[in-house]
Amino acid sequence: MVRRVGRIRDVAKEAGLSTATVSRVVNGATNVSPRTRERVLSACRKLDYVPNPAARALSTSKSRTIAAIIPTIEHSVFAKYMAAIERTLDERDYSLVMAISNADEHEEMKAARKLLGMGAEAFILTGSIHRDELMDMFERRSVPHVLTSIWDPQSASVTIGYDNAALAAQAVGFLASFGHERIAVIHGPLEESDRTVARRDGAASAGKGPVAVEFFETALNVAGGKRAVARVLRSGHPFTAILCLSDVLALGTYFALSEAGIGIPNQMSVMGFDNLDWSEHVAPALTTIDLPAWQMGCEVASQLVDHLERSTPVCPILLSGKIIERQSVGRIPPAK
Amino acid sequence: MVRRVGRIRDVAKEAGLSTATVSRVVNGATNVSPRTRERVLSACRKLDYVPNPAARALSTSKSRTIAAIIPTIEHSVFAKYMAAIERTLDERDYSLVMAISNADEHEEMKAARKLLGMGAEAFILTGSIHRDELMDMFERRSVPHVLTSIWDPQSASVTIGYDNAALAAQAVGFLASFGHERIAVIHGPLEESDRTVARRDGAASAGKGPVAVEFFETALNVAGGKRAVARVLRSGHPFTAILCLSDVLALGTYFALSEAGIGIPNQMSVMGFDNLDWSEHVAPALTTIDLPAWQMGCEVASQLVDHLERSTPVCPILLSGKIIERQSVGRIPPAK
DNA sequence: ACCGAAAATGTAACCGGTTTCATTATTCGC
DNA sequence: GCGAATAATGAAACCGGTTACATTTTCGGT
Repeated sequence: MVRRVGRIRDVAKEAGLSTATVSRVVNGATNVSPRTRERVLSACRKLDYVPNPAARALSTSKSRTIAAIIPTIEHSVFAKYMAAIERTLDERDYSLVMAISNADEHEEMKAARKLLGMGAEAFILTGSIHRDELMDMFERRSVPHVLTSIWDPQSASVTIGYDNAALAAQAVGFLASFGHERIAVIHGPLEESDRTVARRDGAASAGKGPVAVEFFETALNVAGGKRAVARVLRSGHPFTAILCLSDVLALGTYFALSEAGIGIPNQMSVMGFDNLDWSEHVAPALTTIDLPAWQMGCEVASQLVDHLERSTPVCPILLSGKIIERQSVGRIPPAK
Repeated sequence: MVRRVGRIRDVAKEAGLSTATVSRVVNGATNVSPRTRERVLSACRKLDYVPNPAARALSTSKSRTIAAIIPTIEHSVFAKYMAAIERTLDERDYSLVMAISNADEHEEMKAARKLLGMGAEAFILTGSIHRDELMDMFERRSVPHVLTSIWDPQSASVTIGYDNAALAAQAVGFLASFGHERIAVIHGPLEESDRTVARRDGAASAGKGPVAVEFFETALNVAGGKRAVARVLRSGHPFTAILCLSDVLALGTYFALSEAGIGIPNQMSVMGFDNLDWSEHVAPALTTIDLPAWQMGCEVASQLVDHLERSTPVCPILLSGKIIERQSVGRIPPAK
């Protein structure tokens, strides 16, 4: 005697109308007389009617669901970004299904297959590196998709994000403008992330002429940052600044320098990348680069919804990050 | 000339079989001859067939989707917890739809309505405080749901989580065992979180006899922690330890104490709660409480799937957190 | 070689909406 | 007050799967 959930038929019977009319009212069609509308609505209320989403999706071939696949959620830039996507989709009455790829192309492929098989109408991916198979699948089934957290006008797919290479180059330029000419750059595994590669390349391209940069790869967490600093110090090179291509590494750098008794910014300047929420509260406050994670989430979500609803083309967008100047970078007097 | 996506009919025609047989193969029924199975599979491959999820959901009345509503994603405990849920559901071939409530009951209600209307079969909520309306809705439609991050055997709903009050009491007990008798407890807004309230109450109940605790409420972020420490110091009371009911606040505490020139643990002991990933890398390493976030996500997800698939009852589980003893808590010599 | 049971396959009725098209009710001009 | 135009409503065909049941095929035993 499970009370079955109310169906449109039940509502129609209750209101003494046809299912067609109920459907019209529920979907806000205009050609329904006010009296009828009221009858339907009251029947809906009485039966606590909620349309069956599967039936609706089946007949309209629209699931109002968008999928996002991210490499990890345990990084506050992604978390903020996901929150923005969720919020934006919610406002447009869409839902977000999410999968975590652990930065593995194969897992990403698997996840995409599953999400597609779940009815996702569009995909939000991270970075530029994906299985051809995945892209082919999107192509074949004409699934709208956007690559985020990167900017690549050459890409076959639309990208919405920031220019990691340019921002890293800016960071090096910023340090150079403070007189730093020997810069140690600490970054996460190149293997796992094309964004890291882009940042590295950007830093390398800016490390020319009088400015020398040297790279230290490490695990992308606080402990990795600490270990990398040990290597930086052991290297014996006279670095005056450490550029961390992620604030997480900068935090490790702070701890390592503090344990080594090296003052920031007097004896060593430190610059981050991400502007995580604690970065302005460390001592000294961390000079870093703020990424438009929230804005990126909003843009990608609203563009995809627009595209699905009104066939608007999805446009690539270059969002700008900006250097947040705080106290962790000191000025090196010109050698004269 | 959009090439329509392949339907089961097309596959059946291609293989020269009926849709029933195709359906059987696709769903792994055993009573299909190997030759037939092979024919079907090759037709599927050829047509790149993916079953329409809406149609499937409609006829089986199963969406293989579970909803999680969390207060915020920008906190690594939740992030880890969500990652565990996603991973577990993925292994069982379920999907996760997610909404963020911003710790607002009304938003939570709205989100739940949407997710239900999207076809979620079960709900994962956080904490014990929810609109009656929401619980009534779950009741009326018999929607399985679990409350997490808390432990409340009295609750009308199943809870899977840890005992915030007991853990906070343990923390106070731990500090007391090191000789601390005047403890400042810094916590986030009571308004927003019943977990915070539970922790506070737990700490209060342990703060009896020789041990005195005093509470300082602040915003749940690094800056909030810093500000709270300022108030602790201004209070003039001779605290020997600060218990932060979240590691985020402990980080703020570290910065504030460092700026004030107060050594940890010599002049002030600090204890955290959450065991965030950087907590072992700060100097001195933070003594804190490790929460079973990952395990909680796995448990709740797999129990709900079991319940949906095999009608297993969903059982309340008390998970244990544990004190991670590191270097931020010092011993106070007995007054003798 | 034949029978009956078991295995494999097919037929068709659902699932719960949406939507086209036909039908009925209403409104308007004269 | 009547006919034409327009608005409101209903009947029924879909959407693409699943599955109970009917039918056909296969196979072991004698």
